[in-house]
Amino acid sequence: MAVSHVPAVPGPDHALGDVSPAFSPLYQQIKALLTRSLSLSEWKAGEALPSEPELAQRFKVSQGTVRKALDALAAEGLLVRRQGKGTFVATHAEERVQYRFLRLMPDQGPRVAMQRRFLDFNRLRAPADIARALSLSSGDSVLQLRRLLLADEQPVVLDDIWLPAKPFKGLTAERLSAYRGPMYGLFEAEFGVQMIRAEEKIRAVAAAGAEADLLRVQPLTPLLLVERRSLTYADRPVELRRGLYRTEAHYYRNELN
Amino acid sequence: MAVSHVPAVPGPDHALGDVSPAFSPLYQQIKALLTRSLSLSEWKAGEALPSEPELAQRFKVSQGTVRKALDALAAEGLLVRRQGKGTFVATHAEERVQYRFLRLMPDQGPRVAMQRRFLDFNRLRAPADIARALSLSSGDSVLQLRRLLLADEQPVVLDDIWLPAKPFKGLTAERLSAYRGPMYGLFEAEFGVQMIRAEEKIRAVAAAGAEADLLRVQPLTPLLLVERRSLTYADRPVELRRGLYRTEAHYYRNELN
DNA sequence: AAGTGGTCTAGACCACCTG
DNA sequence: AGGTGGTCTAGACCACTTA
Repeated sequence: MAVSHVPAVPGPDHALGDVSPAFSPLYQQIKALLTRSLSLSEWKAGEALPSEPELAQRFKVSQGTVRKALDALAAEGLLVRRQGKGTFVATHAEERVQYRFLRLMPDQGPRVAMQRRFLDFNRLRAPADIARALSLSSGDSVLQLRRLLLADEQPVVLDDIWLPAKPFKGLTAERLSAYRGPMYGLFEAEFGVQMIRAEEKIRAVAAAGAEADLLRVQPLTPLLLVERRSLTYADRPVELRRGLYRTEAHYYRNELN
Repeated sequence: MAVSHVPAVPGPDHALGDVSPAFSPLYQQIKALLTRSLSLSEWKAGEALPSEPELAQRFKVSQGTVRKALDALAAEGLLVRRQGKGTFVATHAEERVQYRFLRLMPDQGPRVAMQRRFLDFNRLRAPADIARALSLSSGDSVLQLRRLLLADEQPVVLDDIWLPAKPFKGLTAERLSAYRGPMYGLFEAEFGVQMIRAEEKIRAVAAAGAEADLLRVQPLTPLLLVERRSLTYADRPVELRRGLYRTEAHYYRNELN
């Protein structure tokens, strides 16, 4: 499992309109190999990786080069480093990263875990737009679920969630309801599916129909519409989410850097 | 201007419920010194810093330690590193970072610069909530301006902006209108005020009154309300912005990591 | 050719955690 | 005491830019 010291993507001898990277540093190659091992679940969520000296030996590079690759993966949130203990695969089950993907904050008071209520669970053929967003073939099966999040008995979020059926084979409404902790914790623990990052598109829409009823708001009440596409390793989409947020007592927080 | 090798914040000998960091690595001290120089405009936006060997000599540390400090500042977006050329102070005037703080994307077609139209410009005593958000004393002067952003002649964003009067002394409606390029580019070039990062709170609200008219929407049309607080060095707040966004043909994009 | 940042190495030492 | 990650150093070499 050694790594070549020469460019991984050597530049061609010709130069006819070529704009290839033509150079890949060692630590990037190590990073790619580590990412591959992570995606193959060589180490599972929450588990420790081998120590830096061990990895250096495995890849036949210096410890400093391994370190640079590990630091990069930690910066992307795939790994967590703990001085004196080791390097661990990041997990959604932890307190520390509990709220990584939850941007909704109460106007007053501390952030409190909201109650969940599952309303619906179906298996169906993916509609064209869902299939496209999840990179599925038209006709592939998807799981579709609807849930409500409540703060103080008041509904705040109504989520419609689509999952590709194949990686989540065996998921049932019962297992969802029974699981304690964040849903992404269930996904990684039971199905080996790690949510790495997500893209969201946010709009303002007017409440209407059954959704207004479920959120207990008048029709025409302004709501946030949050469309989330969650990705796992290699940017493979594995979840689509369409959430309606009430923002009378909560807001969506964001940081620009 | 040398830097101590011993902890900058040495832990106390006693241990009575003490939880202080008790240790500050050298590169963090260098980073703090560089940040200080940046905030004092020792190097202005777009200018080059001294080279790594020069900085290493100035601070009496190795080049590797300087490098680690510079890399950290680059990761935070304060500096831009360019191989073969040097390390530069990040600037909002550049193409590359033009859209760093602009999250509104058109549903279709490429991102195009929107037209600006300034509607209002006032100097007034800061209301209590504005003063608090900008860390001003009640009664301090603020500049307040209102502007419209249009895409294809259609209004899309209505911004109300509050600035503390002191750092922006001499800002007029004319200079604002005359300036080509992003507003934050004007702030850094003319007033030495660098916007480093910002916090946003997003809600859905119903259009009403003069604001509905200016955006040319019916009352009750759902709009995004985006409250932005922009910060400069040392997290000093220097701008407050309250924007209303039409989201029929645009969306607010976000990335979760 | 000379200067810049970028990579890689080897070694020393430090801080933190666990037995 | 021994293992883990974190810091710091010094030196070699590489890639990119400019003159």
